[in-house]
Amino acid sequence: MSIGLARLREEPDRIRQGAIDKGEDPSIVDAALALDSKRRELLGDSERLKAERNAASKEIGEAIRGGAKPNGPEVAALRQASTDAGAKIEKIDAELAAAEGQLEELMVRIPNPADPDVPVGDESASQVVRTWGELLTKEVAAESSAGAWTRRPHWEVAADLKMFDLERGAKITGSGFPVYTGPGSRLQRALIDFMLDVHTEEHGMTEVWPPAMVNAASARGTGQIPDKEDLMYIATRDELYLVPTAEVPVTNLHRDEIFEADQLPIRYAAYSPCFRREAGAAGKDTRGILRVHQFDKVEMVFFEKPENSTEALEWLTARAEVILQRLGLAYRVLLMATKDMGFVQAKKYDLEVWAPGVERWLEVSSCSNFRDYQARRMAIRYRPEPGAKPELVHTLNGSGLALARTVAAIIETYQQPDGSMIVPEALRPYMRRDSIKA
RNA sequence: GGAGAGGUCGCCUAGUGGCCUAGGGCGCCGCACUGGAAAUGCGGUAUGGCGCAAGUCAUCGAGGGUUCAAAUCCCUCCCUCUCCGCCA
Repeated sequence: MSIGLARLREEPDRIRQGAIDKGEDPSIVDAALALDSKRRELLGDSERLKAERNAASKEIGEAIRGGAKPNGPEVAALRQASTDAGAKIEKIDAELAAAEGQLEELMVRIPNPADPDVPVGDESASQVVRTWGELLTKEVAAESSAGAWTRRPHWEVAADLKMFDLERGAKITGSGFPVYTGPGSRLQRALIDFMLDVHTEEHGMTEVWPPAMVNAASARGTGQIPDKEDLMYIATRDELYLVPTAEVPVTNLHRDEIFEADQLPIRYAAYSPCFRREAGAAGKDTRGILRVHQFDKVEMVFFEKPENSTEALEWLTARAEVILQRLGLAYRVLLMATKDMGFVQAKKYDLEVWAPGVERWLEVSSCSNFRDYQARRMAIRYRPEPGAKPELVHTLNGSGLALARTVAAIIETYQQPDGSMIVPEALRPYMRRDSIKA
């Protein structure tokens, strides 16, 4: 149950429209509504019979204690009543289970409606809300005497500087599993360290280092199964899944928990390797490290009071931007349109960094507010007041940032005409050098 | 991986087929007592579903089974602890 039956009954129109806006089938909403009323009817019947059976069983106990013979006629009559009720219950419960199963199937196919301020439409309706930094184009007049020079794609620069080894990665594992070497390896370490330091020391987030594998319950919690199983590598023998993002283990940290109001917000920053099968898209983005099966990422995961989540998304997005700004990388922020944002998000910003070598925008972060959609599936709640009835929290997450493409952008942005590379100032304390030379 | 012991209400614990509608203690909340407090006493303190409500149903690690009736008996699985093995 993701949208919630209560909400489905209260505002079916909004949910129906939400489905239409996201390009999903709105008739599921009405089918679910019908199934829900059938379910409630069966539930009522079942419970009435169970109450009867419980009462009869109780009377048997009382009669026996009161001195009646366990096999006497009085007890036998009561026993019969209980057995009869039991038979009916079995039948109704089977119907009920079927209805509930079907309903659940429908419910998970109803998308989270987008926030009102999200543009309706496909990719072309997504909006660039802001751009930061100087866009270096391929032909740049050198500041120095070197004259005009052409920026190369990151894989050429990296090959000269021996920063990663794609061929050997393919040999030992497969294509899309880069091996970072020498200064490239050090750059990975430096970036992870830098990002976590900024998020914890300056942004007040709590650092988490989660497992890279999760069980089926966790994969279900954040919705990777049953919908996106193709995304993940699965260790079938042990029924474990390699995480496609730290969002999965970190959000599941609080599955089935109830917070007190003063515990919120809870804001985590977590490093993890990310594993993605992403089968298709042959020929697209395949060169270099733009599209790989394993990459590293620092992810931010927030648990917020509902009234704060709108603001929290803006803050979260800005925290990811801080990293790009400190690294001196030009980027833009996109507000994703309804059909471009995904099934479970209520609102989503993508951060795209400018890569001057390949002359393209690269997605390095995706920041989303899920409102209570994820929290419902995982039963993550809080008490608005001490002793009050628990309510669902709002969850948000965003990359801060994904490494491979950020590395590509750094290499392409900081490359020099002589083939060397300057280390971004923010990373120098971590890299312990100012430049990388062949 | 092997052997053993366990998993009960926020925490500790009782509970070995029907008086469990899960008892007691701690903690917490309210009230009383007090100048105020401590101590004491009284009451209340899980989650979810259905219902306008009264209420009712489900949940004692999870799932199945036996029974008129399961926290309690049986089966499978998960987790924790102790010891052994293996291992960075």
